[in-house]
Amino acid sequence: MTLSFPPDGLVSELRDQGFKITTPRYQVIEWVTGQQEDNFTAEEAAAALDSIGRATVYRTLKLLLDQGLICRVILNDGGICYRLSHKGHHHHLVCVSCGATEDIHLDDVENVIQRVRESTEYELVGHRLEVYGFCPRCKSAQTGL
Amino acid sequence: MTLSFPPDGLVSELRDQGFKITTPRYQVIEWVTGQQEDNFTAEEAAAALDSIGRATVYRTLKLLLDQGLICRVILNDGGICYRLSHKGHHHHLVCVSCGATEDIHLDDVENVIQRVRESTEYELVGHRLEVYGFCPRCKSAQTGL
DNA sequence: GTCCATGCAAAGATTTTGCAGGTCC
DNA sequence: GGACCTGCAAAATCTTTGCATGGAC
Repeated sequence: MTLSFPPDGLVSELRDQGFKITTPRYQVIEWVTGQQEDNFTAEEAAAALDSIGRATVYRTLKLLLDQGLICRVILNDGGICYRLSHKGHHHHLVCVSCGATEDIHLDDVENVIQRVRESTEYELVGHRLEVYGFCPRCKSAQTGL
Repeated sequence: MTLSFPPDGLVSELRDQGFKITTPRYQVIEWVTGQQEDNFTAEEAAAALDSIGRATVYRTLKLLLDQGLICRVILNDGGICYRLSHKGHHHHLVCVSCGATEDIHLDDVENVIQRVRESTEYELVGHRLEVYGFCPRCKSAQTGL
């Protein structure tokens, strides 16, 4: 019921950047923002939005990714899926069993990165931290409790 | 000249686990251990080892990955490649321009993870941290210096 | 000798592209 | 009205699989 993250935000972001808000694009955004706490694959989005051309779904996802409006999640097995990018830098806590994902905010990672910065010749531009584990539900299922 | 990481290590690891050391398998291992500091894609391995069936190369890489003898590197653009897994847990410093990768050892990441462990219901089993930046060479090329 | 591994080729899965036509601003 | 976007279908990647044959132990 609560649409705490309405499409409008993404729509205006895109419009501000000079992208046209077409009907297919709007539908993708609407669907994506409806995923709130779930991550999804490009395939799932394409399947759910079957009135829209596959290519358009892929193109729109790439656009949203480039604009930082969605982010990639790397699963433990290397699988790739997407997720609404709630504002601000954050990391992911991913269930190795069901793929459920939560955002986590870890300020002290910055300190770690800062230490890397001081000890390398690289000019750092970003980082990605994914933490893997069993979510409460899968943990229970696993132990049989 | 210096083969600081000879195939032998990987070979005996596999043998100890009861896997047969066949000629094709040995050739893949030999090539992989020759990559020392470079990462490579499955495609590159298959291309370099064209006397071996594609499927075998893929199967062997998966085997090495499952055994922890090589590890995956996630590039900034989401691309996936592999790399010799030097012993012990480590992270990667990846050039966003050329893909060059260095291992980095960050003990204090454990503290961050420990803090996550204390504040979540998840049962943590692992994590992945990739740090992105421009390597010295690409940094120079970029500024035109 | 037995079981596992290989090779091939085909199938599968996923993503990109060319281009004619349509739509937003 | 012009530039950008879409849809389709084909192509391009990348990876897996079935099955008969061959090789390691």
